[in-house]
Amino acid sequence: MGLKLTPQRMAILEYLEGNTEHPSAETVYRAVKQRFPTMSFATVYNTLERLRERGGLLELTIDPSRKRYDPNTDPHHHLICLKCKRIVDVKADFKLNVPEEQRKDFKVTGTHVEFYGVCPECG
Amino acid sequence: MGLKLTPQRMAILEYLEGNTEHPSAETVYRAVKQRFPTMSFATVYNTLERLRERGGLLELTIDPSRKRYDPNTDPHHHLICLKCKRIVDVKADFKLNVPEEQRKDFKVTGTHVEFYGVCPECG
DNA sequence: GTACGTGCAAAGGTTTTGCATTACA
DNA sequence: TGTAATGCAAAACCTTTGCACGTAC
Repeated sequence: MGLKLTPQRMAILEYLEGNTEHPSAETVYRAVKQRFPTMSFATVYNTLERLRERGGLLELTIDPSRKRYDPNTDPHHHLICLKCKRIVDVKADFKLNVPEEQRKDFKVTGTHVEFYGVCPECG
Repeated sequence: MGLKLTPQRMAILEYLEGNTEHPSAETVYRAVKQRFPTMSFATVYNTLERLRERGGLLELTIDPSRKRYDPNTDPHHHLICLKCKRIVDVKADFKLNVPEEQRKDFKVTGTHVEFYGVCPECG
């Protein structure tokens, strides 16, 4: 029922633990492949998806070219550099609501604020 | 300097004008292809990109599986149905700021709020 | 022994690109 | 006429899937 903790999964979990880089699947793959040369994309995607459905991981759609993953599942928001695609956490509780007259029976279950800009390095 | 107003582009512009469906490139392609059977994806992507760089169109990254386009460039936000991927405009001015202590020389140029939920049809 | 995970390769879907032709300004 | 757009096909990219093999309980 629970996730089987294979060595490959342990390596992925360790890589993600406390990671604030919001890595893409390929970034995860390259990182863990150093320790597991036989690591495949299938295992990375499989594990990320298992984690996501268990609520242990967020799939971010903030980067237009690829999915990014966030092991921080506490409610928070993001700031993205439009040049280098770096994503930075924004810890704030904004208490936002869809105006009643526009909600029209939509059941709102989550809120995410994206800030766009240019990071110090891309200046 | 300006966009050449070819018949194909006119058809794309007319399709987008006032459109609140947040169509994907393929949706635009299928719609305009009815009037221009020779319309190609290259022309659709080319035109959407030209419009975007001129600020006449927003590229939304809210749908994980494909880019969506929004001809409404007034500041607004979105509500997405996690089941059918329908996107609804949210007109509200939330006045959000990245907390000073987290901004760290990031130049913030835009803000976008995503609300997630389930629409009335998907129940 | 059975259910699940892994790894490889292939397939699927979206977006981009090269290039010859055509059309606009 | 010269520059830019079109259309087709192929390529590039990211992600998912099929399947044979391996591993854990």
